[in-house]
Amino acid sequence: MRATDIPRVYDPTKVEEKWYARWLEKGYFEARVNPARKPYCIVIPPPNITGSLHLGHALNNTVQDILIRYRRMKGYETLWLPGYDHASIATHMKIEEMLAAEGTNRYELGRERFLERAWEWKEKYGGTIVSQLKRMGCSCDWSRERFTMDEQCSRAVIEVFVRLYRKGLIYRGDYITNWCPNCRTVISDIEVEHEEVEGTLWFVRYPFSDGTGGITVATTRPETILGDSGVAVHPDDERYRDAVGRTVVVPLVGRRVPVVADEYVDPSFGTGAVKVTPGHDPGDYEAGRRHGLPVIKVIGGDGKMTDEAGKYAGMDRYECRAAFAKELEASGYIVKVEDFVHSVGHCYRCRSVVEPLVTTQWFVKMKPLAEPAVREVKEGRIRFVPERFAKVYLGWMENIRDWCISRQLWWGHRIPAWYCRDCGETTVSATPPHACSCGSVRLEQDPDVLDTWFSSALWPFSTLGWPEDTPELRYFYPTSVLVTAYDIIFFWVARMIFSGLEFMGERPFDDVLITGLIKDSLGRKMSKTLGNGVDPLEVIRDYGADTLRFTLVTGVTPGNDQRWFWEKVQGYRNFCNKIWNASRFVLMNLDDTDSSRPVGLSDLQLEVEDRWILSRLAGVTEDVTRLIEEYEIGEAGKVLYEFIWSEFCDWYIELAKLRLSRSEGTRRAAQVTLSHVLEQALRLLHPFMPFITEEVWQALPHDGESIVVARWPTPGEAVPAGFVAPDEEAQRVVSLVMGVVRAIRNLRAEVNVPAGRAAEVIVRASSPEAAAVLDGMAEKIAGLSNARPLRIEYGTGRPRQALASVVAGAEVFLPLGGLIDIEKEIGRLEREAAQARAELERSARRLANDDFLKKAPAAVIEKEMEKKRILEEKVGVLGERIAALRGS
RNA sequence: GGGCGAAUAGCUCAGCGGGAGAGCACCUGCCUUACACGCAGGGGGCCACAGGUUCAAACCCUGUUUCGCCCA
Repeated sequence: MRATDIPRVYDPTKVEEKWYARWLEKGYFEARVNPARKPYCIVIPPPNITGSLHLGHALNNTVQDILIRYRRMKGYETLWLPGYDHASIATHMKIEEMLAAEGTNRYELGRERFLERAWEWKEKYGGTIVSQLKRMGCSCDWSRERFTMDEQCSRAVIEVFVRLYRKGLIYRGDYITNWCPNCRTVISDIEVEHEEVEGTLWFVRYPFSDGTGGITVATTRPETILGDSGVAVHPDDERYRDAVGRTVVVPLVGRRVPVVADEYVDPSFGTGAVKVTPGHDPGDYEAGRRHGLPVIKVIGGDGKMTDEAGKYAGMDRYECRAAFAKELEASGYIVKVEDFVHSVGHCYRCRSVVEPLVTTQWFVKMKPLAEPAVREVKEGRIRFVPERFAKVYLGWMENIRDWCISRQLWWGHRIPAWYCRDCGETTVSATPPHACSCGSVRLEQDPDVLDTWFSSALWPFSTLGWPEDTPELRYFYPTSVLVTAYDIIFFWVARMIFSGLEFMGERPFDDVLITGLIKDSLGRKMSKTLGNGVDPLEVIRDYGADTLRFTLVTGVTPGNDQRWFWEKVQGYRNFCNKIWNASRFVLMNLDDTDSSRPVGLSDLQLEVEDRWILSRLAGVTEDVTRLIEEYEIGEAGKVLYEFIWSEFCDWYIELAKLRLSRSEGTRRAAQVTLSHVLEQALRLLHPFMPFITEEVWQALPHDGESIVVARWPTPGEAVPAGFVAPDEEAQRVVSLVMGVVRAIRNLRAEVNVPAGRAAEVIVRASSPEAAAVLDGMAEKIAGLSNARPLRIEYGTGRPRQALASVVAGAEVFLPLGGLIDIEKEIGRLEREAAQARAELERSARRLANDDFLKKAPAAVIEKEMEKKRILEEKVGVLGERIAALRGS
């Protein structure tokens, strides 16, 4: 980057790839076990290999990269461990889709060939994800890349399964589970999404078997009547007191079933009596067990009716519902039919309606694992940010149910259980057993695989080498923070916590930072079906990664959703361009000798605005550091945006321009301050915008070989000897100058004096001190407002034919010869005076309040008094001015 | 049914006990050699509603309304 030929518009495509390649080459992202430094570690939430990254990933990974880059600059040994997830169900289904397109299926292909195809897929998409993360600038240690199904992680999975089994925390059994007929597998409770749908409520009469009347029950699923093994009512329900213990006949089926009393019945629903179908409803399953009612399976895993359904066998469950209802109607069993809105469970993967089915599955017994996981958060060893998400976590963990972990799929970690064909014994072992304890060698491994989340639950330690006791594990575990969206607190965060506690004996991370979701501009979730998703790579291509990153993390608070607006993207693209051009300006105005090392500020004759910007820089450094520490990343970004654009560009650079063509001393001080402030601001901005900051930083005088490994700024860094921030005097002077300059610009705009035309201005100071300050700054005030000639006066009379404005410390006059419209000017001043009087009154009333004076802190009272003094002055001066104009 | 969040300028959102803010949009001037992806100036708000606490409330407490999310 050479000052003379820097383009006027920043082009990120030219610089981003170049720097990323350099960083990799230099190995800046590679972490070592280094006891001399404090570790800082983040494990990436492993993206699914099913596809490419979306904006949610972009947000999540930008936040992690900011935290990592910040700590790296602070001198921590930072490890950001990358990797991806095999996503059992999702990938499995992608492969099946692929096979279907080829006119075949997994059964024809066989397990081995199917898995080969899946691994091919993984190679392809794992690579895509890596390249996307790199494009975003993520500073992951790629030498430690992991995959949930690589050898290391798989070993951890099997080890955990075996240990939990031996501890009695994993068991196998027949239970009612959530079956997805489309995915052809069972899914866990949290993988079921409940959704309100409009349905029908059928009221069906069940005659007593003795022919003396009957009971009417309400159901939304008449096809399950085929599997009824009872009718239930609430024990306290007077209406059915006599019915309990009697027998009814299941309509059309003819089966005789008992009427039982059970607390689980809601007397206010329907007729207060319900049918009991233990085979196809979780509540009925439990009730059935309490009352010894048999499980009758009438719906199969394919969503079709079984042989138990008699003549309906083979019919689709919904067709059967319609057909059976019709037949009930025809036979006179239907009492009435109502429209009914109720909650129906859907598979979170494919949206199919989940069918509760009794199947044989593997489960993790959760209670013993959940207890320590609850304590860890309650006692503050793990902190959620924002805090409210701890309640979400605890609510779930405290009411946890056993976790169904087996899946009827092929892609995943195969369950390490073998069944003996001779004695039926189950052998669970990390390595394939040679023989059963009965001596038989006719062993068969369970065909199922484990829930994907079973392996991601181990991610914070399986990636660091567990079950081996590795140096990495000892050094980096527990990891520092986990960054994720709130939608996987149950799926993932909770499970990592209890797994970490169980197997490492220690929490997996100190903090959990929860981010919100990215919605479209209408506030809708982005989805493939809506087609409203935005591809991060497209944004990077058109605007650059720095812009994408800044857009995602600015203007939002942790845990809150945000909407995507292209206007916002453009705004931050403009910010990049602003940085670029400010840098261009600084570089164009440095001397050739400045090209490498920074020059100290101590020997220079700093002027008041130099001290002001240094003072502000110290304040910003402190604020940004604190905000990042508090995970207030959006606020930190905003502070930098404002500092760079408003204070540095709009005021400091404009002031500096006035000095760059002047004598050596003042020019030199301005040059060095410009360079110094920009360099430090770039370091503060680097975690947010890694590319542009490196590009500019390299061209500026700097220490070190890359901004990536440069020191994080401190508020007192490199200030001249004796300088103490905040420099209140400098801040006072500059704010007086700003007030006067704004007043002059304001008056000029009032009468449409173009910025290019010089106009006479008189500034009348309100005190000798202010006069002295303004005198000293006169040239700069004139330069910023094109006020020529500019007279600074004190104690003299006021010009008549002039527009006036009152600011704290001075009156500003714009003489207009005979051109002034007196009436208009009086009107303008009166409006201003009225406003000032109203504010003054409020202030005076407050200061007249004894309670305020007694109870408010001294600083607040002092501030209020100062405010009142300024307002009094303003009201007085405006009054005099108005009177003078009236008299003239 | 239970829990959580949101309600602030036309739009999107910060602020969460002591002067109502930003970006975009809008209006008026400017191609002032860093930047028109820009500069300067300006208009625009009973901070959802009703109570309460406090010297002081957009901010804390209680209730209400609307919207969104999670759990059952």
